[in-house]
Amino acid sequence: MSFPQKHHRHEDCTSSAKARLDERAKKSGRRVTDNLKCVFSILLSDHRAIGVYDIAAVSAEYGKSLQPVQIYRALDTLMALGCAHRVESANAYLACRAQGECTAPQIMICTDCKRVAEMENETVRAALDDATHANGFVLQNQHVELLGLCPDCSSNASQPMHH
Amino acid sequence: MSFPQKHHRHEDCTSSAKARLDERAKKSGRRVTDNLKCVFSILLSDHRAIGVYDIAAVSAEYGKSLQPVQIYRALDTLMALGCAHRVESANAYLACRAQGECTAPQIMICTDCKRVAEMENETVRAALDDATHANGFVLQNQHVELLGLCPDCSSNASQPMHH
DNA sequence: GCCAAAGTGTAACTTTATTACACATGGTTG
DNA sequence: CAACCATGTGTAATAAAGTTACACTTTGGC
Repeated sequence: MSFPQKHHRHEDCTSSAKARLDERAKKSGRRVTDNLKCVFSILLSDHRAIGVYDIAAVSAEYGKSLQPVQIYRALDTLMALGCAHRVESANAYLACRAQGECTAPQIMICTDCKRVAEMENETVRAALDDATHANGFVLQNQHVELLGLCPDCSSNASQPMHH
Repeated sequence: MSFPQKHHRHEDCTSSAKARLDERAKKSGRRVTDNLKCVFSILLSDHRAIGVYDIAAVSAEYGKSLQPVQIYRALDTLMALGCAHRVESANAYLACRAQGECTAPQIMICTDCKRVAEMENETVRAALDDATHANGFVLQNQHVELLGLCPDCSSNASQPMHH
C-alpha cells in the first residue's frame, strides 16, 4: 500500500484492518482480546511506526494502562497474524494496511514526516531472489527498509507537511 | 563480497580492510587511535555481526577494557568511514569487507551459522529505485537484510558447518 | 462442571544505547 | 614555542528497549 492520500478515508483503512484481524484471529483460533484491540487501535491511529513505551503511554491516557510485556505479547500476536510489522531500524511497530497476506513487505519510511508505507513489489522480490541465489544463498525472509522522502515531503521540501 | 570460502585467506581480508580504514581516516582527517583499532580488530576477527557488549567483553580479555560509550564512538567513526555496518535486525555490528565504497549494502545473514555477507547488487538497487519512484518516494538510503541459509549450511542441512 | 489452552497482571531484570562533563592529545598557525 | 581548537578519552549515571518468571484468570470444548 502506497502513502496515504491527503484526504484518504482513515476511518475505512482502520476498519478494514480491524476486519482482517478479526478474520485471521478466528482462523487461527486466537481471541481478539481487549489488550489486543487496544494495541492495534493505537497502531492504527497513525501511519507512523510507534515504539512500545510510547504505546504504553498512549494506553495509559486511554485509561487502559498496559505494561511493556503486555504490549510485546499483543505485538507478537499481531505480527504472527500479519497485522503488524516491526520496523527494525526504528525499534518500532507498524499496523499493516495491506489487503492480502503481507509476509515480506518492503517498507518506505519518510525521513522528514516519519510516515511509513508498505509495498510488496514483485520485481524487487525477484531481484533479491536472483542476487542471493547467485551467491548460493537460500533466501527465507527479508527486512527491507527504505529511507527517503514521501511524495508530500519531497514536493514541499521547504515546508514539509503532516508533521 | 560473497560468503567467505572455507579456506579463504582471512589474514588478507583483514589486512586489506585495515588498509582501507587507514586510507579513509587519513582522507577525512581522523586519527586511527588505539580504541578504533581495537574495536575494528574485534569486528574483523569474525564474519559475524557482534553486539557492543560482546565487543566490550572481548576487549576486556585483550587487556584493553572498553566501556560501551567508547565502543559506540568507535563504531560511529567506522560507520562514517564505511568500514563497518550496523545490522539492524540483530542490534549488532559488522566489519565491511567490500573493496570500494559500500554505502548501501544488501546484507545476507545465515540463520544457522550466523555468518554474514554483503553485496551491492545493481539489479536490486535499480528495482528498489523503480519501485519507490513509482510510489512518488525519493529513495535516499536503504537497509536490506536478508535472512536465509548460506552455501555451507544449505548444503549441509543436517550437519551445519562453521558453528 | 472440568480441563487444557490461551490470555492476564505484576515485578524484577537484562540488554542496548545515550547523556553529561571534565580532561587529554595532536596538528596548525601566529 | 605556545596558544588554540578540533578531535579523542575516561568515568559515571541514566534512558530506552526487550525478556523472564510466576501465580492467576478466562474461555471454549467435552
